[in-house]
Order: sequence, then C-alpha cells, then structure tokens
Amino acid sequence: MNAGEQEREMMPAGKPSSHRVVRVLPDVPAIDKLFDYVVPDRIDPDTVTVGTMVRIELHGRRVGGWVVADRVEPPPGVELKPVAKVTGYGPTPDVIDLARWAAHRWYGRVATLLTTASPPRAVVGLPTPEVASSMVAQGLPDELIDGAFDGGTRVIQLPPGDDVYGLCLAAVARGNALIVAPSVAEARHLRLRLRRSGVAASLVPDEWARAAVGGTVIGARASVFAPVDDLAAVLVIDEHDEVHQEERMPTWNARDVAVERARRAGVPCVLVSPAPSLEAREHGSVAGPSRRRERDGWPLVEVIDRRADDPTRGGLFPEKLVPWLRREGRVVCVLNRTGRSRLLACARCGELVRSSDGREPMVMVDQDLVAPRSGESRPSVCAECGATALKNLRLGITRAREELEALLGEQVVEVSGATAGSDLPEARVYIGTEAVLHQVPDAAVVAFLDFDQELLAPRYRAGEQALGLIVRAARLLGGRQQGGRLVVLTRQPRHVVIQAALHADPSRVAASEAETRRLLGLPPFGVMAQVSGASGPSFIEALGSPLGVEVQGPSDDAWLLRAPDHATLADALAAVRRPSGRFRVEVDPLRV
DNA sequence: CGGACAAGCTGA
DNA sequence: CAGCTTGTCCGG
Repeated sequence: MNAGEQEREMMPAGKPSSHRVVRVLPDVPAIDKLFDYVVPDRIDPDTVTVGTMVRIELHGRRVGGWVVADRVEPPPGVELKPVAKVTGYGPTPDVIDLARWAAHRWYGRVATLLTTASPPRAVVGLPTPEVASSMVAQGLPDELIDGAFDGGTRVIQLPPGDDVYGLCLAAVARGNALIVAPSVAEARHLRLRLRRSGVAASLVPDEWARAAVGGTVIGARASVFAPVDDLAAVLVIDEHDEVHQEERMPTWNARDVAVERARRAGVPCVLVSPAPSLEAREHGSVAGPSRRRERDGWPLVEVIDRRADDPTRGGLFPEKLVPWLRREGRVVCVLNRTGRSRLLACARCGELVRSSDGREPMVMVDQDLVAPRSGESRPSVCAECGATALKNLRLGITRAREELEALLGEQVVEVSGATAGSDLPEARVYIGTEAVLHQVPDAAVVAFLDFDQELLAPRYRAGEQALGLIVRAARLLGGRQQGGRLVVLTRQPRHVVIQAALHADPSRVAASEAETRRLLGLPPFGVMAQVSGASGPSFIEALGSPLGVEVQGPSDDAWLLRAPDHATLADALAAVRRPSGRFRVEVDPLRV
C-alpha cells in the first residue's frame, strides 16, 4: 500500500459531512481561481456565509479572500486547509453575482470588483438597524417625478438648474433605495438632506456597516456595489457624467452596473441627467418636464462668433467679450489647453525647444527630447544657448491669466487640476482648465475662451463631452432667472452643441450623434475595447481573430477591438489566456 | 502575487 | 559544475 492509498483510506470520498467546506476567491490580483477550505470548529459557523471576508493560507502565505459558495463538494484528492480567520462582513450574494457579471462585461478580475464592493476596513459587527421615521415624499407635487419609479428603466431629462432631491424622495418612497451620485461631496450632501427628512440613509463607503443593515444607501460610483437590504429602487444622478466610469481596469461604468442591478432585483431604475447619454437612451425611454420648464433650468447663452476676427489680433479676449468680463459678480474663464500647450522652453534664455527645422515642438521622452511627428531626437540641451535646464511652459492658462489681468486691471486667479482640494484665493475673476468648473462654487458669467478646442477634439464622444462641459458651466450659473450668462467663443456658431445650448435643448445633440454613430457602428450601436501596454502584442496574438470581433491597429501602440455587442466582445476577451506582463484592456473607452 | 523548481548562462 | 538569472507553474 503506497502513501496515496493510505491517505484515501483515512479520508474516504464524500465522508467529512461534519466538516463544512466553503469556496473562497483569494484577494490576490493575479489569481482568478477558487479554492476550497474547511470551516474549523474554533470558528463560529454562524459568522461564515457567502460574502464573508476571510483569511486563508494559500501556498504558504496568508491572504484575504471572500467566501463565494457555501457547503460545497470539494474536488476529490485534495487535502483541505482550514479557514484561518474570519475577517468580517463582505458583499452580499447578489452583489457577488453582479461583480461576476461586471468582471465579464469589462474584462476584469472578480476580486478587483469585490474589493470595490467590500468595506474599506474590517466590519466585525453590524450596528442595530435604524428605524426609518416618518414616511416622507407622499403625494409629490410633480407628476413627472412622482411617476418616475413606476417600473423598468427610465431616463429623466432634468435641466441643470433643477434639484434632483425630488427624485431622491421619489426613490426612497418605494423603500430602500440605492442612489448613485457623481461625487462623494454630492452624495454626502444628499445623505444629509435625506436624514433631515427623516430617511434612514447611509453614505458608502464610510457607513458601509450601517448600509448593510438596511435603509437607503448613497455614494459615488462604487456605491453600485454596496450592500442594500431589500432593494426597492435605483437612481443614478448625472448619468451622462464620465466620472461614473472607473478609470482603472476594469473600466466599469456605474450607470450600466446600476441598470443591471435593478434589472436583476426586478426594481425600477431611474437615470437622470440634463443631457442624457446615448447609452442611457438605449436603456429606457426619456421623459422630461415641459419645454418651458426645461428652458428655465438652463442659463442664457451668448455666442461670440470669432470667424470675422483677425486671428493675429484680439487673442483670447476679443472686444465683444470684455463687457461680460467686467460684469458684476464672479467670472469664470475656461481654457482647456493643457494638452496643446505642453511646450518646453530653455530655463536660461527662454528659447522654445523645437526640432532642427523649427517646425515642431519637442517633448521629453525619458532623458531625451523627441519631436513626435518627425521622430527627431536629441539630448535635452537648449539648441540656442546650450543650457541643460528646461522648463515646462503652461502656455495656455498662465499667459492667458497675465493677459486677462492686464486687460481688467484686477487680480485673476489661476485654477487647474493641481489646485484641487486647496482653498482657492478669494477673487472675482478665475481662469483655468475645466477643473475650474469643479472648484468654483458659482458664477455670474462663465466664458469658454476657445470652445472649438472641445468641438474639434479628435474623439468620437467630443460632442457629448463638450455638452457635458456646458452642463457643468450651467450648474455654476443656475437657471435662466438667476441671470447668469454662459459665453461661448467659437468659429462654429452653428455647431449642434452650441445650438443645443442656445435653445436649452440637449436632445438636438443626441439626435445628430445617434445618426452618425449608428452609421459608423460606434457606441452604443457597437462596442469597443482598447488594448495597450507592453504585453499588448502578445494579448492580441492570443486573441486571434474571433468571430464578430474586428481588430484594428496598432496605432500609437494600441489596438482597437470592435464588436456588434458586449456579449460578443466579452466572450472573445474571456477566451484569451492572460499574457504575463503589463497590459490594459479598456472596454468602452471614452477617449478614442 | 510569490515560492518552488527547472532550464539556461557564466566563469574558473 | 556551482551559482546565478530567467521562466513556468501552481496554490485547496
């Protein structure tokens, strides 16, 4: 009798009925595989269920993991290790299934999504459930809002000046709601208002444990994976906003996850936005207030046509703009040109770093200067004076700020992504990239100094993205009775995005976008994924040419995959054995 | 991921 | 051929 037979003798197949075996997904990024463990006697069996976070021994080291199946039949011939420790509460079974779905849809690992779905710190005990006090939101005055959660997925087009709180109340009137806000700040604010209205509402991830015991749950995009007891309604605020899409892999979008979660739970889902995305429009029918009320919720728009201007004169601030800049109240100027203005200059003599023919600005790649177009390369030394110290010129905003200060004779504050989080200096006039629209609370005038930059951006979503900027600006200005003014400088005054803003009618953009995208098979009438990174080539090789998937590229070291629908794309991607090394698969890329 | 182990490279 | 790097495999 050899050792193997002896072992089988001692552990007959199907025997250990007294031993409870659970299936665990380890929290190790590179392992998307399940392992079985026994629940030892020293662990209270009641603390272990599907979703429980545990510590397990795997290959000689202790790692975290999630119980994803209970009382399983372990594969024969493997000696099981015990669960080392119960860490605490984790995602609920429905959320685990949702995470599996999202992992397939966006080509991610389930563990990544379960991390998103889990409490940030171990939760060992749950608080006692709050008793929801007085019922609110009975007989909402507004018919549109009152009927929003009548069933299925609905899209509500609510102008930027309108408050979404009524929809939050309509959602909680149905029971425990899941409310997905575009930012933590907005979520926190709405939670506060709900609490004041007597609604038991928890903010995730901060109040994950409280969310797990019941009541309405509210948070930013990750809240779509939060525990909600007896889910009754789902609301996604500003569904068009790209912040709902995760930028790391997998690039899941909270709007689409929310729709799926509601569908699985059989509860109504409302997507609200001043400018509903084409994706949302594919999910459900669009309803909105009367044209009159919608117009009132958008600011007045002033278009400054720059076609007749001499391009060499007037610069960013033509004469027609000046009265708006001098208007009483806060003025915000938006100039999105960080990309274009990545210029290098000599720190000593100020000479611009250009290619030898002087035509192309050069950029730093590793230690050398490279001209992107011609490929010319040389060490990082000023061609004029030989100095080695170069400085980045943020030509766009910095120079514009100086110009504007000189023009107005008052202080102008520069705002960029870098100033986020710090207190802005007090001033009347601000200038910055689109970050300024996030950092300044309100304004009397918002001026887009070069809106053509947005309209002409070489991305298939440029139109929707430009409209998104207008929505942000409109939020600072408020509705038309607020008296604020949105000033747009452009050489394309007839562009549909500008016409939509002028007429407070975002559906014009949707209509024209839908037409071209349908024609070209672009999202949402087709799906795309971008593959990039050092191991991109081996990924593409392993992918081959699956049926229904078109492989384009490489261009700029990235491949574009296109397919008629997500099922085709996801199945094709799932069939690929992940190559080693770094690579990125961005499903539903926003910047293509 | 990170340890185990095997197959290749180098140097005296 | 020891000693080290690089690659591949696998975990319950």
